[in-house]
Amino acid sequence: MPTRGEEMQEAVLLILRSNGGAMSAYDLLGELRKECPKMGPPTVYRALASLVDRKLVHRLETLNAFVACRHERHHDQPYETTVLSVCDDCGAVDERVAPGVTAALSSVTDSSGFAASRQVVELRGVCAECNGAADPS
Amino acid sequence: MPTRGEEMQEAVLLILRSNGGAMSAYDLLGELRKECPKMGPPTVYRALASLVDRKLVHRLETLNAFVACRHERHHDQPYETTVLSVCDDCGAVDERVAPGVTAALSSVTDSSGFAASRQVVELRGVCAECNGAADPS
DNA sequence: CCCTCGACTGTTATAAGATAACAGGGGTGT
DNA sequence: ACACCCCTGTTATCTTATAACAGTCGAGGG
Repeated sequence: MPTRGEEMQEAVLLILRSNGGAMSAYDLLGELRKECPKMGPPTVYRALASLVDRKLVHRLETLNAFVACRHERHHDQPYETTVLSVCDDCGAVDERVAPGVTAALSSVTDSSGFAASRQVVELRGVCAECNGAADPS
Repeated sequence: MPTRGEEMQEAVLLILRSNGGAMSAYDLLGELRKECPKMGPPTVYRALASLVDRKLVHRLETLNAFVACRHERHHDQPYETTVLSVCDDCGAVDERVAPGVTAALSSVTDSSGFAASRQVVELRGVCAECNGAADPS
């Protein structure tokens, strides 16, 4: 039997997926309040925390926003750094796994003795589509 | 002749340097208000924005905080990604330039056509010192 | 069977981070 | 000298996030 909290997580994930792009916690709250007007921020933040833990959602630190993960079940594989690219023009978020980055970061932490528990790699810029449209050189 | 804004930047940089670690904008504001009680947040944020532009200060996205850059004049050199490691135990911030990470990220953006204007690479975890003290295996 | 306890969820209130928008001031060009 | 514009200061407000408490429900013991 699903608990109330799990239902919340599913609802949040559904909204994020149908939206496709990045949403702030309060964007999500707005959507959820259509069904459930009294919902407060902590409910949304708790659902998001679980989803991020389960790696079904990524948090975009540079935007204070959240996006549904597109790579199913990459928690089974050996850990690979995820690179999130955010287009400042159209807002699209591209997510890709980059073994080369993982290796490069490992060599940094190995030499410094730092034990990393979390890696944040985000790029801001202009995506291929927007760049192609704006600058057809 | 230095403008008022430049003086502000110097004051902020001085505080950040003497503090050594990461400070939030409001931490800085608190310090500055000792001299200038009426100062508002925008003044601090403006100074910080300039300092970040000039690469004299790094913004820590995962902490919403700021830290003085320790690598002098690395804006002259060809661009290298800066990796910021934050110790969740003692709060120390380690900053290092990582050509390998730069290269790995380039290969990601090259293949996707993304034109990155800003790279954020942050690690959270436990630094060598804290790790050594807590886990002397 | 009913009570108690504890974990989870809901709700209110508030803290923390950031910026919009307007006001003032001082130098510059005419 | 005056008009203009840019830079700075200030107020107010907005967004993001969490602390703290209240209610609910099920498990386990008496």
